[in-house]
Amino acid sequence: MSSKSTTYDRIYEIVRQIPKGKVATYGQIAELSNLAGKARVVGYALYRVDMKTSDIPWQRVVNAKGEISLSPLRFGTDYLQRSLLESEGISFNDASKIDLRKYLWQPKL
DNA sequence: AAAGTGACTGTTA
DNA sequence: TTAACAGCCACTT
Repeated sequence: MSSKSTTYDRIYEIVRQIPKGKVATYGQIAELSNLAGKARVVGYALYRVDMKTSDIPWQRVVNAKGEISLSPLRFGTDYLQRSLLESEGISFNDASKIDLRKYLWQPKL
């Protein structure tokens, strides 16, 4: 089954590059995927990922505020994402936010 | 083919 | 400081 490289594939490639113990924002992923300003597309791409079986570290992508963003439909999985991140060494503050100054992924050029 | 949907973000008040 | 609004595009139906 041949499949062309789609926008989503490119997004997934980037997400796979996020190292353990770091997080990236949707906007950041968008930029690295040549989709600057289209963070929503990134969110949609990750929404399509099967959290149970995919090898994509989807849990390392958070919103610009350093918080976990999930659809109301996925309500409850936020706990899973947080759990996964904490097991990677990332901590949350009292407001359930991540300190991006400390954990934000800074890809090298 | 057109309209709807969506894990977002930056600006404005 | 937080809250609300509009803009952005790819994918699905």
